Order: sequence, then structure tokens, then C-alpha cells
Amino acid sequence: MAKKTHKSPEQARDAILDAAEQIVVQVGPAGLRISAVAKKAGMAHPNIIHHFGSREGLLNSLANRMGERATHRITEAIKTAVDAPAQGKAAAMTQVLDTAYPGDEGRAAVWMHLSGAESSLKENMQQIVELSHQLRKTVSEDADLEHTNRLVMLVTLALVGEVVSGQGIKEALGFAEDNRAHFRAWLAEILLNLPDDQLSTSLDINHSIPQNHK
Amino acid sequence: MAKKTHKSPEQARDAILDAAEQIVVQVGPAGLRISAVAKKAGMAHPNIIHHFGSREGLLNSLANRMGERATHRITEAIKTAVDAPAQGKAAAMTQVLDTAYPGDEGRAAVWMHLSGAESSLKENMQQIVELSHQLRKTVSEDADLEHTNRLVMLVTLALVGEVVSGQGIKEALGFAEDNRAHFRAWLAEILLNLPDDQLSTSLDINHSIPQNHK
DNA sequence: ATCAGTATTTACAGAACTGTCAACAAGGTT
DNA sequence: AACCTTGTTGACAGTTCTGTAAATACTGAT
Repeated sequence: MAKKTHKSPEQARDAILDAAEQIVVQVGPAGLRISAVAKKAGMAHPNIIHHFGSREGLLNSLANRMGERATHRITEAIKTAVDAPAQGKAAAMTQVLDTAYPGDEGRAAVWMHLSGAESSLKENMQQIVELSHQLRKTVSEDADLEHTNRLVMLVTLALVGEVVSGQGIKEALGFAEDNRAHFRAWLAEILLNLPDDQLSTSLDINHSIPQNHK
Repeated sequence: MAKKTHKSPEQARDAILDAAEQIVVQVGPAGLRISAVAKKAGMAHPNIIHHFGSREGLLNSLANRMGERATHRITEAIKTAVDAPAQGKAAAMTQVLDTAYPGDEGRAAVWMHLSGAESSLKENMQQIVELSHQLRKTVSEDADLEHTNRLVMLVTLALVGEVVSGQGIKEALGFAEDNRAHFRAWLAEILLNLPDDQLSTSLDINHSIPQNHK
């Protein structure tokens, strides 16, 4: 009845991915039904299999698209933070944390990761570490790369944790609604003000004397 | 053929929960099939429904049991850290982080949380904050409770992040296998050595002067 | 020992979902 | 205009899973 205007493969795939992303954000990857995606995208469900091969193929494509978009947002935010003047560093750093995983999208990304979806995490993370190290060097020139590594890991883990459980933990700790952004700003400033020598622990001393005597 | 020795309801429930926990750790809550649980527990699947009402009831019971066990472990670890002597603080603090979410169990717990399972998070978190504040006061007596709140939030989020994505991020950053525990020790020492005044940011100053002129 | 209660099982009903197949339709190409 | 490629669809097959129902077996109490 309705006109079936044939879309180009790219258009069709994008429309399907848009619909799938909305659903995954709500119900998680395991709850995604291709019939629901088809309904939201306004088509019959075999069309989705035609474009993505299978339900799993759709989930992998979606995970990749979300990962690429997130990486692009994060790297752009870090770049602007690198170029920011000294008095604007804290705000720019906060911006980095804010754009890393905006809202429910990040939650869905982590969820998909748990469910085994593929994504090009490795290359992305190394790019992020490099940029972060540039950013740290704009604050203290003798910044240690190993410390940057660990700080990036800490921030990344905290961000992952926040998008997963941030809401619940915030409520459990009695934080007000707007304190979630406040927490990110607090974390950003602390990270910037951490002197590099404070990141060297006694463990590093032990670690710098490996016991290689065979 | 095999003797069907009738267990007490408690024994049966425990056996089922044990089997379910092993499976959830592997495949996540969405992938849990009560037939698989029954097979691992050595019984027929309707018996599980008889004891838990439904598949969802089983998942909720499991989430509660895991949450209670984790809370117990964490609070005990913090208590010993409170009583630890000064030179043993760092090691005790590391122990707290290590016992918080041991391995795959924590991953499953977060996964279940994402899938909407109920758990008594709120009461547990407040108890943990109180103990953590006691621990901080053994290091610096004038520790601010608000800072403890934020630190607990940071650590909790980082731990959640680690159990969820720690493996992948570690690999992406090129960390060796044993550096995962190393990261926790590093974080523990940093947390203990953070002076309280360094946790006060310019935001707190702004925040203490609210703009209420209407 | 008999009986009541319930833990346990076998068989089955019902629903939901993925993927297949054949047919149709739209859009560009010759 | 005829045609070919392919996006699109309706109907269907097959599988898998949850929950139900009735029968059975174990255990403790009287």
C-alpha cells in the first residue's frame, strides 16, 4: 500500500542502524529484536537480514559505528583542550570528560561490549593516549608517559563505570541530580593539578629494579 | 533411575543459585537459560521454577546474593585497613580494591545491574562510605566527608569500569598481564597520599556562593 | 505403618524469534 | 521500451525457550 521507495544501500543501512541504536539504548543488545528494529525503521524484517546478513552482523556494525563516533568526539575534545590557554584548561578538560560518553549512548556501548560485540578499541585507545600525553605536556613539560598511561586508564575506567552505574551510585551516595556533571568537573581539575612526582609510588621503585638474575 | 534425594528448600535453592552464578558469569544474565541451570545443578528445569517462581525471580535472588556477599567482603577489607598500622596502610588499601570485585564475579554483577536486576545498593554504599571515611581519618584527621564521598565515587566507578572493560583497555594500552593488580596497587597508594586540600577545587569555591537573587 | 506435604520429574502447550524462499517492485542502463 | 540488478515484502519453517499440569517419589509426622 505505502510507496516502497527504494533507498540506496547506504541510506537503508543508516536508517536501520539509527533505529537499532535507539532500541539498544533502551533494552540492551540482548533485547534487540530485528522485528522491532524493522518496525521502527518502517520496513519488513527480512530486509534487515538482507542488508546485514544476520542479527549479529547488525549488532557488530552498530558497535563499530558507535565506537568510531565516540572516538572522533573524544579526540576532537582533547585536541581543543591541548590548544586551550592555561586559564581555560580545566573547562576544556571537563569538556573532554563530558563528551566521552554522553548519556545513554555510552551505557549502550559498554553493554554491547559486555555482550561480546566487536569494536576497534585498540587503535582508538592508543590514539587517545597520545593526545592525552600532549595535553599533559602543556601543563607540565616533564610529564611521564607511563603516568599518562595510568591516568588515561583510570579516567577511562571511571567513565565506563559512570555510564554503567553512575546513576545508581550517585543516588546511593545522596548526590543531587546536577552533581553528576559537578563530579566530572571536580575530577578534571584534580587530574590537571596532580603533580607528576606524586604519581610515582613506592611500587615503581621496586619495579625499576627487576630481578633478572638467571 | 538415579536416586532423587530430596533436598531441603534451602539446600535446593543454594545449589540452583550456585549453578546459575557460574553460568551468568560466563554468558551474562540475558543468556541464562533455566534449562542450562537445571542441567548444571543436576535436576529438571521445572524444579527451578518451583523454587524461584520464574526465571526473573531466579535472577533477582542471584543478584541479591552476589550483592550481599560483595558488600560483606568489601566492608571487612575496609575494617582491617582501618586497623592497619601506618606502614601497612597501602597494602591494606590495595587489598580493599582487590576484594571489591574479584574477577569475573564483579563483571557478572555489573552485567546484571545493567539488565535491571534489583539489588540493595543504597544501604550498602552508605555503609561503605562511612567505613571509608573512618579509614581516611586514620591517615589525615581533618579529612572532609564530602571529599570522601567523591573519592568513594571515583574508586567505585573505576572498579566498575575495570571489571567491565579492564581486560580490553589493559590490552589496548599495552599493559602486561600482571599489571592489572599493579594498577590497583598504584591507585591505592595515590588515594592514600592525596592531601585533603588538593581535593578542594575552584568549583567548590564557586559552589559555596550560590547565585540566589530572584 | 500410614498419611500428608512437597520436592521432583516427564510430557506438553504456547509463544516468540531468526532466518529462508519465492515473488514483487523500483531504478538505472542499454 | 525492454531489461537487469537489487531493494523489499509476505508467508513460512524450524528452533528454542518459559511456564503449566499431572504424576511420582521422598521425607517427616502422627
